[in-house]
Amino acid sequence: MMREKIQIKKIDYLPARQVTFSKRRRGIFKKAGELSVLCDSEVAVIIFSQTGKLFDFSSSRRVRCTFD
Amino acid sequence: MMREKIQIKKIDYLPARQVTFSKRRRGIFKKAGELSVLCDSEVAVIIFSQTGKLFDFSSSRRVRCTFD
DNA sequence: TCCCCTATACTTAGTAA
DNA sequence: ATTACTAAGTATAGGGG
Repeated sequence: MMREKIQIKKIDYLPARQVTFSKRRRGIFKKAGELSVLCDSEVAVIIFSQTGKLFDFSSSRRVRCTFD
Repeated sequence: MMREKIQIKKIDYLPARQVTFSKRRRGIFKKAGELSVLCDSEVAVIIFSQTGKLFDFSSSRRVRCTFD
């Protein structure tokens, strides 16, 4: 298969960018949940997609994130 | 070394918990930065450690996170 | 959009400093 | 608190449905 390591720069091809967005968003939310449990801490993540959709994760109701 | 896969539950031993907190926090911030660049989106993460210290990452000044 | 798959890149547990 | 090391666990690119 010989994937080459990816560069951290905007993915130009829209379908690929959308797929990556979906996968990595899930990955971050998972990591956030794990960190909060493992380390007994509170974690919140907010993501605003390019298309204007908002996604968020919070380990606690005490945490709030907003965009201007 | 024979590590066994870790369980996602609070790490009891404080020094180990602190080390994991430090490592995973960095990991999440890195992932957040990558996601924002790769997918041209805005991402913010806020973490409140058990000891009361606040850590945050934001890909944009438009993003704000707070704790009650 | 989401899930499945696999090979590979990446993250991290355990440890010491 | 953080970081370096390295083995092993995990996330994910690319491709298919």
